[in-house]
Amino acid sequence: MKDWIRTKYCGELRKSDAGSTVILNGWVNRRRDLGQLIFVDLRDRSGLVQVVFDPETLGPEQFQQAEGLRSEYVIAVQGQVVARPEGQVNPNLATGEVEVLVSSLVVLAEAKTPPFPIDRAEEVDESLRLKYRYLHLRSRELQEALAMRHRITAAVRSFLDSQGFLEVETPMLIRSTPEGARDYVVPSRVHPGSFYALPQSPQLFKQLLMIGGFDRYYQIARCFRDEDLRADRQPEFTQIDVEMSFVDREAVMNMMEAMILHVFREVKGIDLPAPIPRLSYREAMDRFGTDKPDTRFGLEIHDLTASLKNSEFRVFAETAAAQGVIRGINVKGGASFTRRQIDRLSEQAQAWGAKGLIWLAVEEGQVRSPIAKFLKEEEVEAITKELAAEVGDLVLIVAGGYDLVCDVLGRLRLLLGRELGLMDENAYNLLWVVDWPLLVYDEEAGRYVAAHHPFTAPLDEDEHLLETDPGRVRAKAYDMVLNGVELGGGSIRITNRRLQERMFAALGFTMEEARRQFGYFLEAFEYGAPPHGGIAFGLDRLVMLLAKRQSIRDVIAFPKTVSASDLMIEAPAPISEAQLKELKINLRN
RNA sequence: GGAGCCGUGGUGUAGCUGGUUAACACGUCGGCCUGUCACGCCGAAGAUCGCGGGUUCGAGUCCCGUCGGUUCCGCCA
Repeated sequence: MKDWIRTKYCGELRKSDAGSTVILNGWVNRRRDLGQLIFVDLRDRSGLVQVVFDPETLGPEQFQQAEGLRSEYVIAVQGQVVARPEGQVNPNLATGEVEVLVSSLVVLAEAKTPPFPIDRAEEVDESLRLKYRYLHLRSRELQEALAMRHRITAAVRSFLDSQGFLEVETPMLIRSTPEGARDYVVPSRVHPGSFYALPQSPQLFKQLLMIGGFDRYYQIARCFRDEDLRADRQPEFTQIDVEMSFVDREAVMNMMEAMILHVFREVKGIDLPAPIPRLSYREAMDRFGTDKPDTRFGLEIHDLTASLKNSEFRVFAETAAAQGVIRGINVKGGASFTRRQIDRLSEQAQAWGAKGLIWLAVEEGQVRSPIAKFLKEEEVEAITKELAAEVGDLVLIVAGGYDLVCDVLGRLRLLLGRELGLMDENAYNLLWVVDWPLLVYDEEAGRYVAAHHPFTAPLDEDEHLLETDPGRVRAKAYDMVLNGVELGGGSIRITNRRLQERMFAALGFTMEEARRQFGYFLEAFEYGAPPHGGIAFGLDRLVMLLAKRQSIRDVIAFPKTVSASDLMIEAPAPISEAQLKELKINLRN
């Protein structure tokens, strides 16, 4: 066979192709050698098809070559597509109604026996899969996940292009800034002792692009953060980064809402309901105990402080007196939990910082609870009424400071929702969380720090509180949440010079310090900055959710381990003495 | 920085209260086989039990340390 270039993908062949002659290229997925007849499942990125080697159609010489085929050999075959005989259709294969009767074989590359079977790679130890990532990439799981990643970015690009956004690249070698995450750092050879930082996000550059008149910008941007990893956090990750000029909060949110709905339509074929529901930060905390609620299930938090503030149960009375809150959730049907199960929940709540977990099992005509004897009848009634608790339900109550109670009940809610199977795995619940606090008090630093970043604008109606009660100022910020995962967040930026100064003052920066850190940036605002705002989405997380994977490692072609190593290329690695010398770097012992 | 889980032929696992020959399946190699599709049948090779130390007459098994992977908390927008 002179010409071995493919005419068809393996996985495309259907009954309608029967009779045609094709050339296929691919890997030997599996070989079944019956002696005078050999079957091979041939694999390329589109899928599998069975090819048949028969000495009568192939000739003895080529058949002998076929006998030598092994797993992962790269071959080209020419042959006729034939419908499979009656009773030999394989319903587990998309191409199962046909097979290719090979008339000519070319071995394009032999292969060592792979360290793990490609079609069962998911069962293999992850460190081995990462070392041989290029083999794992051949698996259907990764092929599909990365194809979906491509379709998502393609949908994003086509949508933003249609709306007049320009994709602009920003530098990777930038200046380290003290706020935010730890920077990855790159030494400069030309400037010994000086270092670049890799960007945590293109934040400042996209704002400068607005000042530069680009009006609508986006970038599928790589970002770097030198912090400890998680299943949904890699040291380098990708953001869909967007910024718009001459807009208010509504305009940005509406545009981004349309973009995400477009992605769902294009990639998943799902028309999600518009508009995306909105929740204030405060309401999210009150009802779900978190700033990124999973709204696929109920189990909402209810406040009981007013009903229980005069309780004989000392914990309640003291909590209320100390400006704390008493809140609870109703676990439907939870009264049947064993004592052991309840104790486990209680231990978990305490591990999260709660002083204790109070429970009430609602039974016919009474409640069973360790604190039953302290509760007056009207108090029990108030609890069951507020939580709509019925016979068979279990009420869980936490008392303490507002933040702690929200946090503990929010986590309990998620734990129970997961364990009781309350989440619809096929649902996609999008949500905007708005009206974030502008500033949060950092105990460690002894000052307020920016909840989002120092260039986020306050709500107009809260601006006057910036000096008197900074903790109460809300921001023109918004986060998009999908099934309890933060997909992205952004804000309208400060473009007023005087307001920016007040913001820095609230953060405890003198104008001198601010100028030293962000001088070029502040100066830019003196040359006519349009009102602007934007957002950044975590692309890896979005793909992870749409592809239904447990980790963003499964949607990144070459991911790093939890200790930020690449097991395939063995990075990071020491550099040579000569390189160090050139950089004028001495290593400390 | 802290806590949990995992590490046994190439792969996935078993290995009891410590006991002398480390078991099974898949894969690999050789042989047979013309309708298999996780092909089948027969045979064979293949393991310093992650690494180091300790306890013990004796350690895959118990203890300590360490390395790697992973999950979570801290950290991270």
